Amino acid sequence: MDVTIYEVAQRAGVSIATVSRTLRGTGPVASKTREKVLKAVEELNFTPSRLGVSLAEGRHAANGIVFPNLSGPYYTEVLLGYEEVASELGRSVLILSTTGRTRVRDLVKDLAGRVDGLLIFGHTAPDDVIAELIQVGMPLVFVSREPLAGADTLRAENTASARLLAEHLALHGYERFAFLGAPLVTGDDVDERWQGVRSVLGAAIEAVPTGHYTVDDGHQAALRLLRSGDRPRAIICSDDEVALGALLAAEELGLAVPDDVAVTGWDDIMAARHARPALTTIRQPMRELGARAARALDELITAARSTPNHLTLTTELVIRASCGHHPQEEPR
Amino acid sequence: MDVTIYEVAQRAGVSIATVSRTLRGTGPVASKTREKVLKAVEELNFTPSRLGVSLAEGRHAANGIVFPNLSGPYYTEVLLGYEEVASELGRSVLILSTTGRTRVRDLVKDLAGRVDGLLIFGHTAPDDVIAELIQVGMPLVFVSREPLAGADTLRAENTASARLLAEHLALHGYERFAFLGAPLVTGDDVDERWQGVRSVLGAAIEAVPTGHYTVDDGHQAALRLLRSGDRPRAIICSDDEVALGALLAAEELGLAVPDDVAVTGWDDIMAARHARPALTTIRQPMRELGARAARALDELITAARSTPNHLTLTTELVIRASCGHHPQEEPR
DNA sequence: CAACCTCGTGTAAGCGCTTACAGAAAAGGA
DNA sequence: TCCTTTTCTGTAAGCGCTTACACGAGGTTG
Repeated sequence: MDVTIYEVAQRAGVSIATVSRTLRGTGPVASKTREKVLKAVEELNFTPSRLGVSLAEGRHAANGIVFPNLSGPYYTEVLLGYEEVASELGRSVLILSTTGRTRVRDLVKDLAGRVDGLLIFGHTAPDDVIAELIQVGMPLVFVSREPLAGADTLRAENTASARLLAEHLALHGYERFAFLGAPLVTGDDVDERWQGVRSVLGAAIEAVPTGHYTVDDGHQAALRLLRSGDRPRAIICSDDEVALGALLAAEELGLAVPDDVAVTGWDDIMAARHARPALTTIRQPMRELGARAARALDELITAARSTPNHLTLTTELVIRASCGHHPQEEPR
Repeated sequence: MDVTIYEVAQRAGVSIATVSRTLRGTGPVASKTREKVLKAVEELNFTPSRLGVSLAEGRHAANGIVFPNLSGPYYTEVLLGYEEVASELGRSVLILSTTGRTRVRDLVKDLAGRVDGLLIFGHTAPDDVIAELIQVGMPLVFVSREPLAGADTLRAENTASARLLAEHLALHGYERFAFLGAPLVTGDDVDERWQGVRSVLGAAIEAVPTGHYTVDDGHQAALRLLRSGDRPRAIICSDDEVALGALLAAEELGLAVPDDVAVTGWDDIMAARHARPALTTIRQPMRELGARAARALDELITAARSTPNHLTLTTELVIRASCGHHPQEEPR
């Protein structure tokens, strides 16, 4: 990464413009000249400097992504879908994890200065930074967040799936419910799930907060909940990790799942399938979220589209053992 | 991201050199001048272009990382440790996932052109590309791979831990073993684990390959293995995901774990703790691997060190239920 | 008060590339 | 043969920044 276009030009006996044209295929080059150039490139093992190219082109050929953390497969899967498509489109991906970070503002702004577009999860970036980015016209796609003017938003369906889940549980005959992992931010995925289940179960469901959406916090909160005098018959959790924590708590207290208490999750992470009892949960198309985000960003960057899109992907209810046997269904 | 240093200079009534000096704190600037400059910067909302800075400085202020995929927490955790430290050191992180990719060579070379240093997992990059990178002096750190001349290598201990695990299982009184997830590449982590267990169990253990180190492939291979006439008494798996597959297979065949067949994993991923029975496994310091890699890379990039380092971190045997009750230990 | 520092600032030369523009050479047409 | 096209190639002006170097203006010092 040391040899420059000048050395190639000199060796080939041409100007740097000709070298550039040969390599990029822009403009005409006599085949004899082309050969000379390619030979010199080969001999010197020349690779154009990304920095030089980007500066001259005025674009980074890179996308950024801002997520809280990578614990659990949700962000991971979205990230992979995103990276794969970005890569196909000739862009690199720069990552930024915000959990436990101070100076998130600066980090996001720095990242924005290195890319042509940004995927941002939920509310991981400060609102004023976002406003600023929208203002300067930085292409932005948000995932897992309520629609926002001036930028694309993309999410998996929550409310209707939550209703479906709640109705399914209600048909089991359960009467008292808890929603473990109460929403922390208005308008995010968890909030929509909560709104969905509550619209079906009404006063029969109570919101129980956890500190974070993690196994440990789910575990602690579930312990408190299940020890309390009148414990719910079913616990709908904000996501699978919290649900795994609830499973642990139940086991610890000697409660049988689903016979004493039913538990459901959300996301269908790998551990959900391997937990005992296996978790009833809602699967969302994580990979596809990432892939779509990359495509949307590409449209915005290349100015193929200028008006924001807001898209919602569908989800799937995955019924396993943890919600109990459905009275109207055949056992399997 | 539109305003340049020229506009700031003009507005402040100074030269661009002074603006640069003010912002970077290099060289002396009269406090009155500084104020004028900062005021102009503020008013114009100026942020220096990364491209311009990088080109002039001759460095990217970015690190790369090459991994196969992000399924399971191993790569994920290493990645997070890496990103956190890189970020502290003022570097961004560019990612490249190789699983399922064609043109990995080109992708790696492109990535290398965008960063000051690279973390590469195992054998995810073609050998000749690696040789080339070493040759041009690109700072490189390898994780989960045998030591390589000319670059840092970093890994968690395998052989001794594998011996420990094997000895532990032998003390259970088991006599016939299988190693599920036979090594595919000489010198990688899995190979070392295999060497370790075999050095203890000798002919009593048989290597059984899986296609990939995934739950599904582990599942399929375990089904074949457990259906065969003389099935092993204990299955040592290359990693937790394969072990989860084995657990599924056993359940499917009506075999009790650990009473009919014992199973162990490696990594201690989240699902290992939540599986039933919970998996006996080996925990490795994934986060720390990433953090150390970032620091090592920093040393190499800043030329604080020039001779390669080869480091091995220690691991921990985590005994849970899936290996069976140890005859000489108290039940817990 | 002359000689010498220091401090503060500007000038200009890069860093490695792309590309508009212009000129030269080759090719075609009358 | 001379003029018009077409094809190819070079020149040079950026892209946005850093920094070595030079220079002028006050401050010190003996």
